[in-house]
Amino acid sequence: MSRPPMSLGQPTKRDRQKAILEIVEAEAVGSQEELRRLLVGRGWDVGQSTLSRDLHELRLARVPTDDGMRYVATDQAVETEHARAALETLLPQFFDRVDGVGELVVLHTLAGGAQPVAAAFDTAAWPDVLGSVAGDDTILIICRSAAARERVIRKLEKMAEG
Amino acid sequence: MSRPPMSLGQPTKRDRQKAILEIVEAEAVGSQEELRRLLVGRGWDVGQSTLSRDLHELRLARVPTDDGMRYVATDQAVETEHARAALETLLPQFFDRVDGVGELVVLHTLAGGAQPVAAAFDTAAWPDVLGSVAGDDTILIICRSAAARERVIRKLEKMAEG
DNA sequence: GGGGGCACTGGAATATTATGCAGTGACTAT
DNA sequence: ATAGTCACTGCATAATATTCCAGTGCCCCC
Repeated sequence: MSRPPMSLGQPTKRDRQKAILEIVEAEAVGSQEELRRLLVGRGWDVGQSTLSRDLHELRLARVPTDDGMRYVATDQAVETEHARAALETLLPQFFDRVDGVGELVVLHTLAGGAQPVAAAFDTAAWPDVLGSVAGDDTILIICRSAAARERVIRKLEKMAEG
Repeated sequence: MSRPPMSLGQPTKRDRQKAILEIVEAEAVGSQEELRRLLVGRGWDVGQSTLSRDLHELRLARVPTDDGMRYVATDQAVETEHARAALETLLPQFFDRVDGVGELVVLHTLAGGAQPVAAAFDTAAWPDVLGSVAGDDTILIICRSAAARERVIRKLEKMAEG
């Protein structure tokens, strides 16, 4: 393995994807192999398969230009990335507790925290999540499955820690 | 040949590309082979190589979604395409001379040409370019590097020829 | 009519991207 | 400790896209 796997405080997949977004915004990247070389130059040792998967998750589109192909961030990708950052700020701030049953997650926040958190959460558009409804201090999250619910709860708890 | 080549009143490449746009807007097309089948269904007998070229000319991007790949005409692609076309019109019209040093390019235009050219230029958003400032007949372009400057100058000269 | 140039195309060769599979470390529950 | 998930990754390969090359028809000029 080129990089240690997920672990708090370590370089994560998410960090790498952030680096990818920065590179792609700054330079005209035309192929995954080229992107790979640029990443290696910045200290990321990563294989092409992983990049294919990263680009997919980041929703980076490959668009044809006069100077050949180029990967560009779709507005949506930028938006969800923004929302993710917002969530990481808001959750530690407002998180109270989380629980769930079946496909449902109930996230309790401090008073008044549900609306802003839910707004960011919706925009973040997690694949496991169908949608959410927010009151004043409670958010109901509807997941795609019970397994999805478990992943969502774990992820929320992790983000809430800061 | 599957179709008659360019000729007045006959089905042209442009017609086919129009059909491609319609299909792609209506359905989630994930590969060129799939698009080819759809076109055949509408009476267009065309090879995959040609589609690759068409998609390139139409600036259709291949974006990853949860349900696999899909070709779309992104707003951004459309926008920069407009800017590119505008630039190709304006440059031959207003170009006077171009020079540069370090990361800077100085583009001289005929009187009053700097503003419209710079507007199109900015929207075109070349990856090599950080930004530009325009006066009445001069545009200062700030590039990412000296190498980028050279590419930019070459490209500008080429476009200016018409 | 006979080039020569041009725009366009398909098939094959090539380049690039997506994915099945297996392996790894972290974590959890038993 | 052991077994079972899970998230993540690279390698090998399948799937897909791009490019090279040769061929065709049209048009213009001699």
